[in-house]
Amino acid sequence: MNIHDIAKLSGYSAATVSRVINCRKYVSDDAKLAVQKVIKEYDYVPNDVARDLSKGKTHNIGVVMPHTKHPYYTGIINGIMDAAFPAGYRIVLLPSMYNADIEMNYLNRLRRKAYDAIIFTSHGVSLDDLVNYQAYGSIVCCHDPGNYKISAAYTERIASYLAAFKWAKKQSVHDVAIFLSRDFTLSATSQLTRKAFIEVFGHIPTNDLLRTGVVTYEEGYKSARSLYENKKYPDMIFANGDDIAAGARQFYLDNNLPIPLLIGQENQLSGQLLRLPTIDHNFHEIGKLAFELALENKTRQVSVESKFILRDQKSCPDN
Amino acid sequence: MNIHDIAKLSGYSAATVSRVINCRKYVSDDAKLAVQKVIKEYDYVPNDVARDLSKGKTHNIGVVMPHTKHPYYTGIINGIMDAAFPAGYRIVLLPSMYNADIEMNYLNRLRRKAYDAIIFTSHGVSLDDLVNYQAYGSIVCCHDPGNYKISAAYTERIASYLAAFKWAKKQSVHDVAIFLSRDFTLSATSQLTRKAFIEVFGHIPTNDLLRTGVVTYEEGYKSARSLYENKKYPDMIFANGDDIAAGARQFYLDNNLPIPLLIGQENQLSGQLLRLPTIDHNFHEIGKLAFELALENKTRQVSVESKFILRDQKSCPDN
DNA sequence: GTGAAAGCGCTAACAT
DNA sequence: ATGTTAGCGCTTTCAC
Repeated sequence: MNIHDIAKLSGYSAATVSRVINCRKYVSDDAKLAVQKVIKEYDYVPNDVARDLSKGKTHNIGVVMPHTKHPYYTGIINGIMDAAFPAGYRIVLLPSMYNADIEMNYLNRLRRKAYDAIIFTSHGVSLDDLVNYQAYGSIVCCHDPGNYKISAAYTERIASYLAAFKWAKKQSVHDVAIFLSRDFTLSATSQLTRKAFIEVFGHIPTNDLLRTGVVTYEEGYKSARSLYENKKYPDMIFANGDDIAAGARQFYLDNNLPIPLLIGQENQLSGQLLRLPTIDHNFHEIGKLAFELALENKTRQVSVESKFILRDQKSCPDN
Repeated sequence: MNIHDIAKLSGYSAATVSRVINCRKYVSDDAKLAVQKVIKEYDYVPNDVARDLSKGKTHNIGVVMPHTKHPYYTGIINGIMDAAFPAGYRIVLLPSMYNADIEMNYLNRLRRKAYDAIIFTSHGVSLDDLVNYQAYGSIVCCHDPGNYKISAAYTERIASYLAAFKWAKKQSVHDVAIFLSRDFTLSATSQLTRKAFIEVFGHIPTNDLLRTGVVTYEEGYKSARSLYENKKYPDMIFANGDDIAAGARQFYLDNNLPIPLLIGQENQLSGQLLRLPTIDHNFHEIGKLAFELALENKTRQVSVESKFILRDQKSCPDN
């Protein structure tokens, strides 16, 4: 049952049926009624794929993310969804596991018109590739792209990193351990952490106190243990997530060791529970902005400031 | 630039080009080379929407969920994704906010061939509607559908609820507060909780100790306060999530009150941190199963047992 | 207002 | 092996 069948059955043409379906002008009441009657009678609905093909638009936005374990990604995705829904767009989840080949595959699907636009919450492919593929559709990334001509929505983190390290310094810590998702060399965010650290402490982060590839609570726990086993006793840990800081804390607790000063990130529930200092990177807002950029046809960058959050040790979590 | 252009430029027909693109048999090496040369030269890629239209298949699975705040939904979605990716299917996120009209809209999109199948992680529309719409595509729900003829992947919760309440009884608790997402009358899960409670304690749950509409940490906190303000002092709280139990706990801590025995659900990070007893409903597994059912063309139900988890108060979170 | 016809771009059955 | 042709189902221009 397609639009031509309805046309025949109603005695009008496919064009007129199309007009009725899409509530366009230039269709007589007679025609409208006749067509609607047949549509109702045969319980007809138009085919969305055919429509998309004809229009050259799918209203689908691909969202590439390496995994969903980290709140960074769920936060951004929620932000994107909250903006996409009222605009009549759908989100297609594209898991990449940091694999550049898989990401290239998604970029090619953009070329093939499977998505109107694609948002990279993070990416393994080069920015050059991303820039090149803009010829085939709107592309948005979620970090500062520097001088690359590409749309981006991201958090301006440096001020909050500086604030966090300055506060730490004021607590007179000396041996700062740093837990990261990815190495300084691989990640702009990690580089920024390093830069802020150097600016505040006047020297580069100690390699022995550095742990990378840390993403979950368990990995935080293990990283703390690894420090201990290597006879490293930091008086502070700067973690890339409250969950991770919580994991580290648990290691010290389980072994009756003094707990170093902890700073988390992402303002997660675990941080609220433990009242950890944290840095909120406003991912939800980033998601919303990323979606808006995805619909624009000019490239543009927007940023939001991260916030360093210190909590009282004794106040209520709500009013 | 479409398949016909490539056909002309290569001196072969569109059919042959199609064969080359899709690596089918019955194409000579000459033809293959010639076509590939032109494809490369003009940087041609086929259009996915046209292909989908022609094949009548999109490889897109719609996943309806009310919101993403609760780990139930993120857990299921991760499970679905983990199964969908290797199978070459994509997940389209369909937020419903428990709104039946929005859900009907998604069901209609299934009719319109926008998705090959649709998974309801939860639904506001009636099971009758869901059953009826199966005529237009594969539909899977994520709870026990009873006698309705529809595919479903869900957790068998009753045994774990009984185990939890029995354990609680052994700790000789008397006044048990229950926190739920939705009222007994609205939710099958809530009814099951009630049933298990009655079976173990021999009487219905006290209304004064019941709180519904509780979904987040903050709401757990507030619910605990509401109990206190109403001069209710339960010696145990059975919460619908570890986060929620954690929120309640925080209220008692903040006010220097004795903390009731707590049982959470979902085996969340907060529960691990606080070493709460919890019930793991295996959502990831449910997601995987739901995806598999979505691809089948017969209706079938599969279930997984929930697990009641008691933790030592002093052991390590990992080996 | 209405309809014919030309897209949108690919696939597949059938001939040769 | 290869081409022809008829779909897949909707939109839109242009002529009347």
